[in-house]
Amino acid sequence: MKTKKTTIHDIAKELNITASTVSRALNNNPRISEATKKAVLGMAKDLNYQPNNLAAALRKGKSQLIGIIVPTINRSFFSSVIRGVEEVANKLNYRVIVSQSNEDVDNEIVTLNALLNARVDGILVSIGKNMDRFEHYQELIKKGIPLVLFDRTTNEISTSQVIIDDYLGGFQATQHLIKQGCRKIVHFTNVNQVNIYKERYRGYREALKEYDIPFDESLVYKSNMQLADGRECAEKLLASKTAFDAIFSASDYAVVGAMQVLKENKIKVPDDVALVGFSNEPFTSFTDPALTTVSQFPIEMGQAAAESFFEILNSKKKKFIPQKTVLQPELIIRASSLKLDK
Amino acid sequence: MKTKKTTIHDIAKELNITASTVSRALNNNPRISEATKKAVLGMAKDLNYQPNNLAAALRKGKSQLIGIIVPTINRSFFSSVIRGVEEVANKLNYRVIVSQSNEDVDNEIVTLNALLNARVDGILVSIGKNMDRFEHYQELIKKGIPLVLFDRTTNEISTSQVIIDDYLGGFQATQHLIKQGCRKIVHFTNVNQVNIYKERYRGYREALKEYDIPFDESLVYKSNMQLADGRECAEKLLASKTAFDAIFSASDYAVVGAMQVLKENKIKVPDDVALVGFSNEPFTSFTDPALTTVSQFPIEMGQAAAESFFEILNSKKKKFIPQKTVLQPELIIRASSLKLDK
DNA sequence: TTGTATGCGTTATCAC
DNA sequence: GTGATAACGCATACAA
Repeated sequence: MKTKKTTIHDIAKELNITASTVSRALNNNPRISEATKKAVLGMAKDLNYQPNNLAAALRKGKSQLIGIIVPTINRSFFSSVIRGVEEVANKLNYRVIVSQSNEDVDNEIVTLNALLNARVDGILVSIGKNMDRFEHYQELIKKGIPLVLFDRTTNEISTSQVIIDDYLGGFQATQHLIKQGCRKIVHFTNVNQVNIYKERYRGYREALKEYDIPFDESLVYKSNMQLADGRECAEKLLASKTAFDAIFSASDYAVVGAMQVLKENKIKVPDDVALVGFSNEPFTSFTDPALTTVSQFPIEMGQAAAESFFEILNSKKKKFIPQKTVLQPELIIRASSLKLDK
Repeated sequence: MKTKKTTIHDIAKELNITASTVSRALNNNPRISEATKKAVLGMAKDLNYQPNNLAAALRKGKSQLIGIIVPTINRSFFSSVIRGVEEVANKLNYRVIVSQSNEDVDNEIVTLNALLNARVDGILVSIGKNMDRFEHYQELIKKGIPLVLFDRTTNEISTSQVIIDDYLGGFQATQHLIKQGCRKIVHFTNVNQVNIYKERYRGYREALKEYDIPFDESLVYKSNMQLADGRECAEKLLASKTAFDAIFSASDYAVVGAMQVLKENKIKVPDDVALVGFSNEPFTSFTDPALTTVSQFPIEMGQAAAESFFEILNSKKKKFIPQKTVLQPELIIRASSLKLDK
């Protein structure tokens, strides 16, 4: 049953030539005659030859494998990024190995090592929310292994990054609410101030400033930004009796939780309270009313990250200067923020 | 910069022993003394040794890599399955390579070959909706490469499968609607009758039969089951003036489309028309009203698929009899199907 | 308990 | 334009 797999030696023997010629022919080496190339390709097909990337990788010292580490694959944003990476990588005959850190540093280190053992040619990573140790990544750079950070990044590591302009996203979202006539805009942000949340927050404050609306710290709610957290924040908000006419949440999940609570309390969205989320998760178009949100172009981000990786890879000779790619976000306006009386 | 990587030979030289001893020590071979094991492990750490899985894989003829092919990674169901596979695989020191077929046979073949070139030890696959050619998979079995089908399967290939009881899911969904007092239940199904849709349809018909409700073919709508398709079907349904009091859709996406159209036409959900979807996509709990749907336990399915793979792998000696693992679905009852006047 | 020798399948270097 | 040979890093059969 388990028929031995055909190797270049089998092809060589069959054609009365040597394995090196076969190897060259298969790699389309210009010094090989068209005749033998044709013969080799034909025989390869006949014998059902399947190249052994493992052996080639060992010999060449490169595996044609890219490792990706994300907090979780089970999130539209991340799986779309992966999709983008795959598109670019597959075209260049690279495969993608995916691993999840589950927002845990130890897990991240284990997973990183596993990828290194598999001898990936480089690593793309979106670091977890609560990560505070980065030595394992600095080690990577010292070893000269291409590393690209995307979305959730840190400046503690000197390497190429791909991010969206979260500041701009935050600014546009807030500005939009202001233009809808909102003046008391609540902001939901993350307890742990990773770059992306910091920037969205900054965009929010800057927009208020630009429109001469005083910033009120009591309108800022910090949480873990899951659906349940959004519910909790909204309940606290209502209990506090603070007046507010809009919520800009740095997460789509949290804002859906808030929407539920508002509805349960017979508060009308968007007439009484306008809502804007962040990320353009697929479900945002399915809520009622549909949610206004900020698109982060995840597929494009994945493509950009992959391209960044190949740039590092191909510039291996001279010292590479880390690139920072900043994508523009887009405000997607839906019913949850459109005041009818405007 | 690019410091040569340490190998078992470096460790051996340092300790004045041979590479084979080092190899055995690292693999915890019982014939090696505790003393040398300790020395080797220590030196490995000192020299920052990173095992080269590539070389080991080449030598052993197994790569510790599992290939997964899904129609798209960007779908909660599939990314959850992958998550489940990873959980089981990582524990056994296996990594997962993910590829997408994008519902296209040619793509699927290319992707399968790429995985084979990477010398994966086995393949887990959920075949696309419109696949009609399976030779590439039959080839796999002939070669003795472990293959497990999950969710979207076919009986054309004689190998282990993991599925949920789609028939039961369809039956329960329909039965639930009947118990809510519905009598004219529309069914949305897929144009292309892959197993899973056939079974859900069969469950629907069987439930009707059991409750003596005549089956009416004009209530069955076939489409591609995306959101837009659901909208279209609902519009056709309304235009046809057919009376109906419920929709059981074999896809969550299609039923959300229908919900939108119903709302636009001031038809009340669930009072006028009750709705039930299928898959428990995350967004189903975010719609208003929240959608009743059928959970397929994707993580468990991934775990089961991985376990099936390891069973095949470990039984390599004797002829393996394909196993069929059938998971039980669960009806998740939410507001979209709960008639208040009951 | 450890060492020696060999090969996994490929590519690179040198030779002709 | 093609051949011979070695090497990538590791694991194993066989010796000792």
